[in-house]
Amino acid sequence: MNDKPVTPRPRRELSFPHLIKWAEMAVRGRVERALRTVPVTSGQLLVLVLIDEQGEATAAELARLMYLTPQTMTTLLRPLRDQGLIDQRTDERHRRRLQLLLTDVGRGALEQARVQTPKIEAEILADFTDDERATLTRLLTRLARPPDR
Amino acid sequence: MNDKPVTPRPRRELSFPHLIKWAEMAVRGRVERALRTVPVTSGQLLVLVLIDEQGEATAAELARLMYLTPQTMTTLLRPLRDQGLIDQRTDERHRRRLQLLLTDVGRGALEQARVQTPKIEAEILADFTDDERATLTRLLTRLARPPDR
DNA sequence: CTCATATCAGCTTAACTGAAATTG
DNA sequence: CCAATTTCAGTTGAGCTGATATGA
Repeated sequence: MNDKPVTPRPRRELSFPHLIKWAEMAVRGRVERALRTVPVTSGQLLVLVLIDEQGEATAAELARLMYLTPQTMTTLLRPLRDQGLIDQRTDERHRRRLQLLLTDVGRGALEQARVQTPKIEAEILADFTDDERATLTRLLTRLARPPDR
Repeated sequence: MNDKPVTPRPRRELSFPHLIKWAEMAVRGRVERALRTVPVTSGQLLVLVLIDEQGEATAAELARLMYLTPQTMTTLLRPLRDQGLIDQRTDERHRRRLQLLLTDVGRGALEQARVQTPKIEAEILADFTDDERATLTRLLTRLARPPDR
């Protein structure tokens, strides 16, 4: 009897690239919904965060940081410029370079996003202890940040 | 003296959603380059992996698993069907449902991708100990997989 | 009637390659 | 001449909303 068990699939462990992509997708939806009031997408927001962290940065530097081609960075930056969230000034020692920096409006948008972050994180990480959160943060940071040039 | 220090930016810790997105971007580029011989994108590959894991699944189930709308799932599935990587049969107990399953070609593509995975993982995780890899895998799995319905 | 499923149509954003202009 | 930076043009894929049809 019970010839047809519940097909106990071995559930082989997912590879690393798939796991990261999947986790990112799990987070992405919630974030975009929560940040609908902020006029930027999650990719654009990461650009703002990185400019803020660096103080100022060229498009080429940002592209390297985010593992994108410079052309893709141009398309990410355009709406940020159009909305006045970032500004630029030519680097006088290397006049081809455009140093990008946040405007007051840009800093405002970033702050507006940061206000919402704790609530989102709490939702996502509800099942994780403080220790686990710290560990995950540390490991992901090492994964994300390119080795110092 | 030294009125203008090197602006020692506090480098405030990145929020969780940003960290995950960033880590995913760090991995994505390498993976897509390594898998250029496999005729699917990383998103489509995740669909194949999940169908394989489940044995068979409907588009609606997959959409829930991946936190996407059913419409988006349709667009992900179309190229997989067009290339004969997946097949479908109507569920007789619920004739609106289409059970999706891998074809031999689909299993082949998956295997072809899996052959390359260890090399990619080794690159990405070069700086991580076995312990750290296990921890990261465990934590990401909990983050990605939706709670059982 | 309602709910779930599947899919079509149309739109936007984010990624790519290729090509061109500018600066050092 | 060459390398790095920026940007334009064109293409594709991946996400969304809205609408429609069908089956339980």
